[in-house]
Amino acid sequence: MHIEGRGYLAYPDTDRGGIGKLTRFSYEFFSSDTLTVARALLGAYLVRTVDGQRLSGIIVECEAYVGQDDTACHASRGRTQRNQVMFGPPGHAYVYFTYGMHWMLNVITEMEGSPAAVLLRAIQPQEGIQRMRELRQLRGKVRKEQDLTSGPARLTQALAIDGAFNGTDMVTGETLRLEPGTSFPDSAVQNGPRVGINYADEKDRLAPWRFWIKDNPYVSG
DNA sequence: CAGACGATTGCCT
DNA sequence: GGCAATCGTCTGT
Repeated sequence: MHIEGRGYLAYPDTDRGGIGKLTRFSYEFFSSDTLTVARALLGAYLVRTVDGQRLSGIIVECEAYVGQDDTACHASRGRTQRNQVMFGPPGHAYVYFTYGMHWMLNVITEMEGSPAAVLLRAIQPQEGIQRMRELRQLRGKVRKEQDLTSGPARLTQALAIDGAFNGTDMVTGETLRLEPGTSFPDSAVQNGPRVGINYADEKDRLAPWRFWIKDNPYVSG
């Protein structure tokens, strides 16, 4: 799995197994501790089906947002219309709009009533890469492939994910789902503080709840 | 109802 | 490195 000088990449056709292998998570998986789920989601497939075509990528970066005591978490100031799905059942999508132009995709963790989620920050593209380029409106422009999905708003744009998916069941969803994929060893995983949360208390700013694949070129800067 | 701001990105110097 | 874009959401009057 490790390529000298090029970091860790996933090889889905070999790591994932053949026909008949597990292709869905359980709700119980997502109901676990959020940090555990975030770590375990590295290597999972994010799959979006558009007009019958599968667009997918392997999760290589994500962040945990852990309940009402986490001042970086949208649920820290209680339930609102925007964040209500965080209080709902695990395995569902929390999609919200920010900066006047960007959509962010999270998957809900922990039991119903316990508001927590994992923000998906970067994927390594696998299927439908040309379609992702079109959705990112990069046709005709010279761009590095790693710019396609290396960032939380970039990946939602590349996969045509918006607020219509807020609350979607990502365990069984037909058009947006998570699927088990490759599993990375701990030696391939790094973690550190989360990005873009300067508004949070110091303890939460410093909490090492961002997880990523070491040296993977698709991880956001 | 006005004002501040954001779990970001892309373009500019 | 700096900073504009752009608007839904939240807060306080």
